Amino acid sequence: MRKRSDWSVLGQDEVTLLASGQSSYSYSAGESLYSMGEAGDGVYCVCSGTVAIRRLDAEGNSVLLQLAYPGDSLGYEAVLTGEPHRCNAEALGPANVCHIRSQTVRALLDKNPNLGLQFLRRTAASLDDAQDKLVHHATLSNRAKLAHLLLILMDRYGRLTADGASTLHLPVSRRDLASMIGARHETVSRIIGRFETDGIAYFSGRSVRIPQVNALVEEIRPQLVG
Amino acid sequence: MRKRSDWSVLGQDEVTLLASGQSSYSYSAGESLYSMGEAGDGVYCVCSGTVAIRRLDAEGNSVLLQLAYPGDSLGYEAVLTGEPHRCNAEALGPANVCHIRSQTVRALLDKNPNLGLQFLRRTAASLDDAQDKLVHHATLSNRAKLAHLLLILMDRYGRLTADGASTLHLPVSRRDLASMIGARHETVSRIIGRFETDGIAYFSGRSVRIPQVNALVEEIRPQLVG
DNA sequence: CGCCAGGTTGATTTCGCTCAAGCAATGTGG
DNA sequence: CCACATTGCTTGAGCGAAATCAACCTGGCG
Repeated sequence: MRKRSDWSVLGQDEVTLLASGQSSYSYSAGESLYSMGEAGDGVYCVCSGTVAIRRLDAEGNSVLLQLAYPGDSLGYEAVLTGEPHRCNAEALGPANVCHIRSQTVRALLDKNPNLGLQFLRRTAASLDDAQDKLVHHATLSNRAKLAHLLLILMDRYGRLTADGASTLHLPVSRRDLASMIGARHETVSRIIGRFETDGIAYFSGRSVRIPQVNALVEEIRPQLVG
Repeated sequence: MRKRSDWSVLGQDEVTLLASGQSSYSYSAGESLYSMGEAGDGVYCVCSGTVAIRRLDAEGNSVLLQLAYPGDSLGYEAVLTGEPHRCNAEALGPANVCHIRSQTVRALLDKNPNLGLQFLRRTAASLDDAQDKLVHHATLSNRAKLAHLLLILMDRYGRLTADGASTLHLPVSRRDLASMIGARHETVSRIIGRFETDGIAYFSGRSVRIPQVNALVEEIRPQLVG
């Protein structure tokens, strides 16, 4: 597992140090790893399951910013800056998560600069992702954004069926889908209804059937006449 | 100048190395530092002026993602990952910018791990900023987003006048303002008109007069009845 | 002078939000 | 086991915000 994460840059003795300073926890659906405002007590590394990174605004609206998967490290910003966590982290289903204490993280960063560079690459990728979302929020309709989100979720949760169609089991609720594209959940319901009447995607609970993936791709392009 | 930037963590001999691998350039308004798709050829450090970081989508819409000020370092993601630049960087006015070649950057990162951690802290701050923008885009009206943007710009460009009001010289065009809040430029024009009839802010070209800053803060809170 | 980019304004339409009701699945306490 | 709340989702009606399309204005600038 460690091989496929940011910690793969560590040498043998550093792994020993890591092992001595980590503990492993099991979370069940809905359990919180940490919350906004808390002080960082270490880095969380997802071993299995999916973790949702959420932020709340002043009025209590929750926005799902990111999904974290096995291999992802969470919460190191707070360790690095000494600032409290800016997001909530919550297990979406049963999940195994390792916890490495701040002290150990700092020792490892000190011993092996490559770990810091690895975190930097990871953070830069997250920034790139967030900026892409900003561009989409600024230019796409809700319908196009939902289509785009489905395509992204397909990469991880999609399965190709025998007849050439695709199926998808959504990891999140409709409300979360809505917050991910910056829309109300009623609006998401309506768009889903229109996707079904247009034959683009069929929803049943959290299961989605997409006859032709290409039809979703077409949805993203803004309404061109040609 | 170096003292107030990410490079302040360097030691004496590293500064010498830095000096040997850098060159200084002057840009005038509208000139490009680098463009999307180009390979990273080093890190750019803003010495004076303001640099706009933009991203274009597939249809050519430009979104202004970030403003970079003296002390900010740009373009290190591309150096670090080997990927091409994901954004355009363009001087908004006359600007002095230092350029440190990739080779030198890598040597410095190798010599002094603190430089990498500094970049990491900087990138984490950018990510936090981008995520805040995502939350705002998801929950606020265009009017509230424009009010919020004006408050942010006041921090850097605002001046307090004798009568307790504030003035502000906008560094960007109306179109850019619009792209920053994810709206059309016509919409920004109309909101500006409403701000004026409501006595909240008065615009003349790129000059803005804000009688009471607090009125702008009120705009951000969503429409509560109480 | 004509041209053009940047900005404003108007008319109209569309999209998405709000408020509200209703429904199915799930849970809880008596 | 049933009455009853609760939660997540869907659907409808009406409205308001913002996009679109278009005209027009202004200040540079070749």
